[in-house]
Amino acid sequence: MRQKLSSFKAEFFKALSHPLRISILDELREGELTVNEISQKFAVEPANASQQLAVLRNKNIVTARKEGSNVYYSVTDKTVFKLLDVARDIFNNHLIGVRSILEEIHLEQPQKKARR
Amino acid sequence: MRQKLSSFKAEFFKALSHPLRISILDELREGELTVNEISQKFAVEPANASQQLAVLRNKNIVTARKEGSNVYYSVTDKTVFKLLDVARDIFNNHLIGVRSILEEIHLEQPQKKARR
DNA sequence: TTAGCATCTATGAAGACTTGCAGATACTAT
DNA sequence: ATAGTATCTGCAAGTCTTCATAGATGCTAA
Repeated sequence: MRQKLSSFKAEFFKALSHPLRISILDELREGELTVNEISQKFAVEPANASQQLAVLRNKNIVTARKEGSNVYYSVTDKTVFKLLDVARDIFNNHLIGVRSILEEIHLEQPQKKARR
Repeated sequence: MRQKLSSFKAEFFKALSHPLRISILDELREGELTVNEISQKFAVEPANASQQLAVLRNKNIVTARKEGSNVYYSVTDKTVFKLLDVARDIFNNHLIGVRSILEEIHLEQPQKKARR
């Protein structure tokens, strides 16, 4: 039971572990968007946008509302934004991802120093 | 730049997208723990615990403190707990993962109903 | 009905993650 | 130095994710 809860939380975070999906959620702060709008705003194929939205949909993180031939997406629970805000706070505390960020900045620099 | 931030957030969430890693973090609310304690508490191989801790370490989510032959782990920034709390809130709102949870409960039940 | 647009789903290839296990490293005690 | 314990890293097989492409579905307008 305890384990199962951890699994569900893990699955939830997994749904957030994709750059496009994060970007989409951030953009949905402003209100609902269609697949087409999302695909244009982030310069990805409509099919790709739809795929990633399906991931969020399957976890009930976003809700789809069909109107005519368009589908409008919005977040199911605005608490998700609070989650993103806390994540941002953690970044601002300069405590998370420091190593990763530095590695990214000195991108591909052939540093080969002692391992420990 | 905007994209890069999304990528880092995504990487951060990806580090949380694993049942054992979530369980470990939850347990670290109580204070620091050694690899050995963690491996016993969750009935996994020490190597496995160490591997998952390495993932959290690489994102600076946890910090290792070596004392004698033991390594004590603790969270780098307690804000992470707030993140987990918000995630719990979202679950309690019955708004996230409902479909997934139901599927899990009626596990493997050969239901084949209309898709929409 | 037909054409066109919006969206979804199926498929496959490339890459990433998980898991268990074996071996390496580090510390402690003898 | 040797043995024992704690932890870490490397590797391989199996699994999952991503991304692009192609085709399917649904709606709208003529």
